[in-house]
Amino acid sequence: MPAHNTEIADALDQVADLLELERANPFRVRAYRNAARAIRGLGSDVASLLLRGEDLPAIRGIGKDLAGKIKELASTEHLPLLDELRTHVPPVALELLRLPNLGPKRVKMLCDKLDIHSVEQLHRALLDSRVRELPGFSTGIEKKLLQAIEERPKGPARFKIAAVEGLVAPLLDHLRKAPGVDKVSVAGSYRRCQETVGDIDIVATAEKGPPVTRWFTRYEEVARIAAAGDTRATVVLRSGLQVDLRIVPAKSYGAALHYFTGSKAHNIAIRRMGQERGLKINEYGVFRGRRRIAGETEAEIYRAVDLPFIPPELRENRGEIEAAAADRLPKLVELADLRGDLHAHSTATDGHNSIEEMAAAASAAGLAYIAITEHSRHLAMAHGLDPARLRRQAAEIERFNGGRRDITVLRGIEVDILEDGALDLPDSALGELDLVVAAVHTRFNLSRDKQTERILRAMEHPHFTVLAHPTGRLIGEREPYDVDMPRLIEAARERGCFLELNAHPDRLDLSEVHCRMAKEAGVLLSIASDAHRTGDFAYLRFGVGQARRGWLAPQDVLNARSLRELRPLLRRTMA
DNA sequence: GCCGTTTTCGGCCCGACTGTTTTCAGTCG
Repeated sequence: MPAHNTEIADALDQVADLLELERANPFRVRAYRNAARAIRGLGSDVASLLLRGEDLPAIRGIGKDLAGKIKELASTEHLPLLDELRTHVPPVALELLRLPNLGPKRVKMLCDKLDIHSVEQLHRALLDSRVRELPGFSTGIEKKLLQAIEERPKGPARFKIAAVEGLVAPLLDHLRKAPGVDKVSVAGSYRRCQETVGDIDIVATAEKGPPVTRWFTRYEEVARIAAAGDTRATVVLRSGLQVDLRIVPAKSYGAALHYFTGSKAHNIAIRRMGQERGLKINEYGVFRGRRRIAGETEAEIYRAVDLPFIPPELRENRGEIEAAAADRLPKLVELADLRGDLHAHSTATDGHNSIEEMAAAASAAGLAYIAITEHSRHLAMAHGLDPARLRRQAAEIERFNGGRRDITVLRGIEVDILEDGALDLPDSALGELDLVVAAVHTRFNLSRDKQTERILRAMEHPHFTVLAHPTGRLIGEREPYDVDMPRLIEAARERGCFLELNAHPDRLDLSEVHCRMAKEAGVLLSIASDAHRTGDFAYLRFGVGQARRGWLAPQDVLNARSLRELRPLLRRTMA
């Protein structure tokens, strides 16, 4: 069994953790972390490349040694170095590293001096006051660790972007009223439109920091103050969301926003470029010697290292800096580029609004067309349509289109892909539609090979148009089913069909890595809301955020096309 | 472990907060 990119990346990250525990050269540790991140974000599957006899692409930061280890992992799923390192510390060490205030040094101390082998043992040692006696520990750390362990199961580790929106807006309102505050902006992974965020980073400008951090820590939703200084503070809200605030003077706003937006890997690369030009870049600005030469806007920071502005969604050090230097950054898709939505439901199945209401809401959202794509009969719990009901709905849609000019409703279906790869409705019914969106809703646990074959067989169907939510994942609730996405993308390219980027904030399926993979293969993506009620068209903005992280430009998006341009694409040309 | 117009050694991004180590190590982002 070959290992795939995420497994290779996980193994490299574990090597980094274990090396850190051994106090290895920190730059060696960083090399493993960089490699893990690079492999995780790679647009092609390493194991498949090797199977085809191709070599690893040249990646900055991956030299001869790491390339060898990656290939070994890809082909054998094993790495002798990792097995060796694992014998040096108890397995719990990796778990302890994830607790706040526990870094490699303190974890090593706990394992060596107190013989800790589980989080429960650590908890007991803390309660027995055995931990505070160790060098590097104190009653303060003891208290924080106890709190971290006791609160650990509560609240999700990462928050979905839609949930965070509702928490952030009132906090920003509060901060804008702080004494002496001018600008307030959210930075961090939220600004980069990551699908989930671990915490929220906020940058504010003010001449005097202390009154602002005081104002911030007194926000009524604050459950706990983790740290509070003159220019930065960290709190945990009652919801469990951690918020970091950084206050800088106005002239440092761009530098601070850039620094706090990250990603860390992107920042390191930019600062390194600064170094090469004799500049020092920090959150206060760009400096030549002691003289500040830039810092008020982000564009100035990039200009200082001879780059155009790089959109936050691309800042992962996955090639965006090289692309910017070569003036080859994509012009990223925007919400306003979307002309329609190819996945929506109505009351005929599990939706909450009529076709008329859905169409009116879509029109109000600026769309020129939507497809009504109900579930098919196999999904009985959603009252899926059989051929007769589908035909009646098609007639209803015809009548609707006859009476409206602002929006066109396309006749579609979200047909189940059955376990053997057949579609849940007969050709005669599917052939009368404008498009066929197909999806897996059952048997998520098939083996990778079987799941892949199942979907490939469905794609061969002459009426198959779009593969909906291609991995079936529900963020934080259900893992993606095991499927060979590079093969599906290749098959979609060959067969002239499309993949969906489901914009529902619980799904965001495809991932940004697979979006980019599809783009590079020339496969168009349908950014679709999967709306079940009129308000759900607002989800499209989350899909656009994900699409931007996947480097998609308007021309890479199926529904960024006008209805006229779209129609011929929906007709499959089968050999 | 990577890298090189400073190329096979000697660097590798940079700063804030905490605790208590009154000058800095550990952790975090």
